[in-house]
Amino acid sequence: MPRRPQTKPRKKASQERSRSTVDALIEATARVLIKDGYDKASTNRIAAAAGVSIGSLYQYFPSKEALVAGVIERHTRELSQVVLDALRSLSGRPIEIGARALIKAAIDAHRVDPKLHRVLAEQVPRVGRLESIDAVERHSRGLIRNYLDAHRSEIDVPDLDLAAFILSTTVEALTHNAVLHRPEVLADGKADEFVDEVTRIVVGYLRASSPRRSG
Amino acid sequence: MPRRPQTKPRKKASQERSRSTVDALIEATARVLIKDGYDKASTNRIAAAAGVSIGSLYQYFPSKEALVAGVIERHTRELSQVVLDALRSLSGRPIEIGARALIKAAIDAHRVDPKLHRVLAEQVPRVGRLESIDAVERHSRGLIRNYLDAHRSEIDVPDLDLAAFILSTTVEALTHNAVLHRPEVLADGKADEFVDEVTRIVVGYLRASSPRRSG
Amino acid sequence: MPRRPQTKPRKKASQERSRSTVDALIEATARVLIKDGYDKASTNRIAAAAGVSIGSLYQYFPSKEALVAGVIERHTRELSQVVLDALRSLSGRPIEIGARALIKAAIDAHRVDPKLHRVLAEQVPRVGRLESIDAVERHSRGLIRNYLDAHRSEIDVPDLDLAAFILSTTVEALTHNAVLHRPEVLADGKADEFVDEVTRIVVGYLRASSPRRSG
Amino acid sequence: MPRRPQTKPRKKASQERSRSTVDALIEATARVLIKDGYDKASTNRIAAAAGVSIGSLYQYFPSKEALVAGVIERHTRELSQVVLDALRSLSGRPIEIGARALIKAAIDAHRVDPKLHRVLAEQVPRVGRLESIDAVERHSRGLIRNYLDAHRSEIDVPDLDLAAFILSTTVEALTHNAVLHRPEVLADGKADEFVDEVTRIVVGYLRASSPRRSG
DNA sequence: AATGAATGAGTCTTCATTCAT
DNA sequence: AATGAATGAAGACTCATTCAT
Repeated sequence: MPRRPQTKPRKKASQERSRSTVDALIEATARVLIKDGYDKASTNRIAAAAGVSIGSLYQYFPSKEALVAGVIERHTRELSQVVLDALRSLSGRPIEIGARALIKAAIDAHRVDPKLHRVLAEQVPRVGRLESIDAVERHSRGLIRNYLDAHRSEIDVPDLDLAAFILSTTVEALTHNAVLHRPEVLADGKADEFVDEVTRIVVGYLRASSPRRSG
Repeated sequence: MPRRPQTKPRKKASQERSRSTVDALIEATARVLIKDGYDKASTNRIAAAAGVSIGSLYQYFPSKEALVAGVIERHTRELSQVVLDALRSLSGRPIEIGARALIKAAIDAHRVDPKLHRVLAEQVPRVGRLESIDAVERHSRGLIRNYLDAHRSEIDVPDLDLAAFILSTTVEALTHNAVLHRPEVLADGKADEFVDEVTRIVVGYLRASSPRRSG
Repeated sequence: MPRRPQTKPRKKASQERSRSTVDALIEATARVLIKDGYDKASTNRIAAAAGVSIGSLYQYFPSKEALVAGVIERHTRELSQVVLDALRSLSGRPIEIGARALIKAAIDAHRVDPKLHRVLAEQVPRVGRLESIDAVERHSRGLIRNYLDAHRSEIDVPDLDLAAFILSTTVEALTHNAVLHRPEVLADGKADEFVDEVTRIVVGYLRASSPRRSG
Repeated sequence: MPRRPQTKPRKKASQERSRSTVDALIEATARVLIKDGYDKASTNRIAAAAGVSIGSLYQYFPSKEALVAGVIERHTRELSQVVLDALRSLSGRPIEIGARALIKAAIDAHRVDPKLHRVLAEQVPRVGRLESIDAVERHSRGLIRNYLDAHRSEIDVPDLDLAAFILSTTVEALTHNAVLHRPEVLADGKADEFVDEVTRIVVGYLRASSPRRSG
């Protein structure tokens, strides 16, 4: 099994100057990833793009992977913000409404820096689970689970955790594929239909007192 | 925009000797990918693993990408065989049965060389959509669409193409995530429950005369 | 000092089939040299261009250099033919006429396959003097010397050999540079002036009872 | 048509340390060219000869061609210095003297690092005209032309530019061939005679009110 | 004779990373 | 802290040449 490189930032950016250097480096990494792709994104190029010496780069990030991890973290944070906001603001509403809002939020989330999103999704190797991503996913599933719990009377599922997993996976995959590989279903006249359908699959699943194997 | 390397095989293996060289190279590429990961899978290493000179490697494959493309193609072919077989054998059966069989097949498909599958899914950059994969996906969706068409009376969806997209995406994502990131839901005692749930989401979606936004 | 590769053809092309294979190879080498340049002219490419297997190529030529040597030899032969013909046909005429005809012939010679000529002149390394070229040059100088000898009464030079060297070098350099680097002096309206001037420098040199250092 | 590699130096040597690295690399390239010939002069070998890592080499020169271009430039500069000095110092003198001095200077110029000169002349492919060489040649011709212009009363040529081209070509070719292929004419007792003869051909050409075709 | 698969030394080049200044 | 020159392992790839068929 391949060893995974160090991805933790090297030192706390305590001072203000450092703070902005770190930001510049993350920002530059994102730009270079988009422009040149993961493979050609060398640390030297990133340093140059950030207007920072290669030496300084290594003062803050121990490796290329750490830089990319930084970008992923930032992007994931921004992105999940969108979904979590939607999720939180809906706790009281019926699942019909909740589902629809969640789906819209998921689509919106994919519109946060979509080029970067694509590069991260398609080119960045997922060796060594990124803690930050796991954390975000866990958090999202937790919120979904709580929401489902709060609406237990409206729905019919055997296992809330499993349901949260199924829902988050389904919504994420559908919006992801739509945005990245099927942009036409999100075209101006069509987007509503797509949202309808995804809402239907979600609500259908939750509501369904549909036949079970065992019954 | 990053240029993508040539991925087409270089010359047809006309003689028998070369045929086996090509096979050995693809096989070696798969093994090396699993063992060392994508980044460390150098052409020299692959050639060595295949017991073939680096020169011969380049006689048949113009680049590392071409080798990996070969592996992907082979893997996709094997994998899709499993799903397509299931799909084809079910044309007459009710959607309940059909869905359940499709899902089981999707899970099985993920068990064809799962380590290779993981590497391909997580590490291989998806620059330049692989034709072969697109083709397989298109094919699968086509079969699903035909199945839905044949069962039109049983189901209630506004757009068969969209439904096929939604179904294939959902089933693929759920089985993929289960196998790769949630193996516990496929554990001996639990697998049935998972299949039940996925069946429910699928059937619920197709059956649902659930409320639409517009009505 | 770098060792120079074998440049002699490998075996006498005694049979007819071989003869044509050899020709095809030389011809292909010339074409590839023109099209791809010396560096990219690989033996495999040449064999392919000749419609001959790489194995057969090595049956007739021991190395890439031998092929190029073959091309040079053929080209030199064709080229010198032009000059030598002119030279021979002029033995009786006065130097004015002789010089002018020689110069015109030299220009014509540079028009035998000029693209090949340029590649040979600019890209082919002159490691290991090519015997054939030396021979041709020696031959030319010999003819010039003989011509001068026959016209001794008209001219005034201290050393016929030296004069032959000076003349052949001067005429060759002027025509070569004109054709390769100064094509405008050979344009339709200008060519005569150029020939006039070169004739003048040649005749001026031979006729000159111009002052010597020693007197 | 073959593409020509980048020959411009990669980065300005700002610090002192790098300046000497660049010099060492150029110097090493020259040495390796002489010792091993153009084809065997690999970048690795050059880096080793310079006592510099291959990485540093590529920090300053993007390719082997750039290194060789650097050598050519340096050599051309040194070499032309010799001729230009002679040329400039003679502006007032009669053509007899001027010509003789120019010729001597040309011979001297060929004695600046003659082994390097030979390699550059015989082995280095002249793909992609080197700007620096063109510039030097143009400059030389310009000086000759000016000289001729200043001495217009002494000479009889129809076109000063053409005359400058003819003179520079002739003198260069004669001295070049003498030094490289006919060293015996420059032997101790003979060199004067050679210079005499070249002077005669030059002066004969300029002075000649020799017959024209049209008159 | 001809074929063409196989060879592998050797080439150019990149890039993450270090460290003296 | 910051700089940027230097490093060198390692990678992709070419090509002249051999030799079994």
